[in-house]
Amino acid sequence: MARTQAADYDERKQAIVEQAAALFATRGFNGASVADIADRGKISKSLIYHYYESKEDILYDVMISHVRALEAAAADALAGGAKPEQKLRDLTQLFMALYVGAADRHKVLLNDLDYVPKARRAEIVQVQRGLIESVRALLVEIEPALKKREGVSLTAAMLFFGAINWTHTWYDAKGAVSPEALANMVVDMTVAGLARAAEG
Amino acid sequence: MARTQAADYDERKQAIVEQAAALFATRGFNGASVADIADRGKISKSLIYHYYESKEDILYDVMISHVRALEAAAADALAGGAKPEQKLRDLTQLFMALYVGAADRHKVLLNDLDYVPKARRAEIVQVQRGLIESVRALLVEIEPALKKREGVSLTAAMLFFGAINWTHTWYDAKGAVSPEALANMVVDMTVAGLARAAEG
DNA sequence: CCTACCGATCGGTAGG
DNA sequence: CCTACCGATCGGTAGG
Repeated sequence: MARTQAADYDERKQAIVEQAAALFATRGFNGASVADIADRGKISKSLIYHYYESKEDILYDVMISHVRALEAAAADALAGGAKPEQKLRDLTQLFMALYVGAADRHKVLLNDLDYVPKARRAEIVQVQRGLIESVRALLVEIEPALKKREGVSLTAAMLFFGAINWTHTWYDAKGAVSPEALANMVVDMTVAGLARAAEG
Repeated sequence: MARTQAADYDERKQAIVEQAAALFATRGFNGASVADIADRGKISKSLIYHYYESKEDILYDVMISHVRALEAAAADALAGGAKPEQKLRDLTQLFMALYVGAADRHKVLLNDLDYVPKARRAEIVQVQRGLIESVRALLVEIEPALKKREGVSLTAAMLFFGAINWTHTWYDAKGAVSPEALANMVVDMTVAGLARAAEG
């Protein structure tokens, strides 16, 4: 029988991305060394290079795992026969939950994308564009008057993402506003603003 | 006569922050070296250390100059007898103009605040808090029903800043939506969402 | 001839 | 306002 991969190969690799995400989130990509990641995992640097070809590869993995999870959440929210506004509420709830549950990866995605080499960065950006397009399409379903004004619907989608993406810098889930109320507030703002944009 | 400062002291210092802001914006604080800044300005590293005690000091200067400019813009918008919603529109226009005009400093403020040493970071954060409070107070003036629901008005203010602060990652002033239209769209969203939040 | 892993150290460059 | 350097640490790789 041919020798196979270690039984715990995947778990070990997952542990490395997880620890790298935490360090990149607090110190930034250039501020956290491969030695730091090794120290945190109580493993050798060489073992990290057994799993990853380069430090940039780890960064890519931190980000792609996060945007793929967001992509899956968006697909969940869009499936089924709910009304478009309800789909947007579902999507927003799921995104906010991922932003909190994967706070490190989310912060790294927002701050350190520039350090991913061009080709792999393009792949991440493409997934992000798909997420934006899903939201933009939902907004047009909610407000059909914007069907022929793509610039306006895209702008509304970007303002929506602006509002939710950076909640991680200030939002406290234990404060006066629950995560659900926050998500609904963003959707309310977006939908109400959309109606005004459709008039003007 | 005692020896005085060089006649061009301030201009030289300004040139250093400007070039540092550009490098920090594209490569991040840890990705841009002091030698890089010196090269760009065609000066020596030592001259930089004549104007600044440390690399962190340059970073602080990049940020404090930007938030002070925003503070002055907010004061301008709040002065005079316009209605609160018009004041919010004026403030948003002025902020967006500064975000575009000082795009490097703005990006650095959003990405690299963690690298400023604690004491000076607290100073920057305090100015930012003042800006947030100005907007929150305006929102309560616009929608008095939120007077006793500070959590909600603060959340609305943070979503407002989320929407405008990160326009720099995607917005193109030469595209289908003018800066004025963009600013008005954010205000429309915020005000319309505010009305819904006041109901619920 | 493979995968899994270590202690030690490489050539270069960082902030000061 | 410069050249010449420093202690330390960087990402990545050697032999075994």
